[in-house]
Amino acid sequence: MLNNQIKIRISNGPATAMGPGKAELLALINECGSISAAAKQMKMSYRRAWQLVDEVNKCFDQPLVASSVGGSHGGGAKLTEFGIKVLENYHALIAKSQEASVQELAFIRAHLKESV
Amino acid sequence: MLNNQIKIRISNGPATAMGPGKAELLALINECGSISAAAKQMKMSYRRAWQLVDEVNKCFDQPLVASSVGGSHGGGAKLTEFGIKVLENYHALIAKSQEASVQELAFIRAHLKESV
DNA sequence: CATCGCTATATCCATTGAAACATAGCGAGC
DNA sequence: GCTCGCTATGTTTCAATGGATATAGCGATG
Repeated sequence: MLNNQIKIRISNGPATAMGPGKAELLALINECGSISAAAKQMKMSYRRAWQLVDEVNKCFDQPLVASSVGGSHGGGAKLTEFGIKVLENYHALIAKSQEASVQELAFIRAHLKESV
Repeated sequence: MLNNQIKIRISNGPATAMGPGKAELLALINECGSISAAAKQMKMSYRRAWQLVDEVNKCFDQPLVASSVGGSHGGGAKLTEFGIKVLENYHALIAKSQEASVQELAFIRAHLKESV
């Protein structure tokens, strides 16, 4: 059992406001202090990471990621208070959802192939 | 508020065992009695619909869709008992998840743009 | 005031995914 | 035994996506 988790995404029209990938990226940005370092860890191009951040920032009524340019270390990025809160909410949402549907999940998982 | 629902998918390795699209397709197959009619309703090519069915059938230890070929009406497809059960489980899973996380969901939704 | 590393963005190209199209085959019923 | 509509696939085309690459600009710090 490695990759059959339940994946929840919250879409906003055609875009995805929050999903597994964006959540991971945001968490890493918070850890690393920069988009580029986070991207590197996810083996993702900086371009793509930046696009995701941009998209997520545009999905909400306020930015989740605050980035600064220039400075001794070239700049960086971190989550805003709001970003942290959204991320926490998302994690909680997943946890609660999984908790609430253990039965259904168990039934389905029990019948999956390759779910060794 | 038209398209910002929470979307849950259950992945099985690289493939998706069950998700919004597949669930809708399965439901339609059950209604229509054929893959092609269901595909038409979803404005999806028959080929794609068939591929999804094939994938979903392969994800589980038993088929969700039973198809028959030939006959006066050319054949058809319907859900197996198992398929019905999986679908019901999936729907229940979503319902329970949404129920369990109303708070988190409300917070996030409240801050989405275009969430008119 | 030069450096350094990161943001921000544009351009080009490879890969992928899906759509479109094409066909073979099946069998209940007329 | 012919027809008809659906399953089951192969092939070819095309568009969208993402990766690679290039470059400009920024500003704290030494």
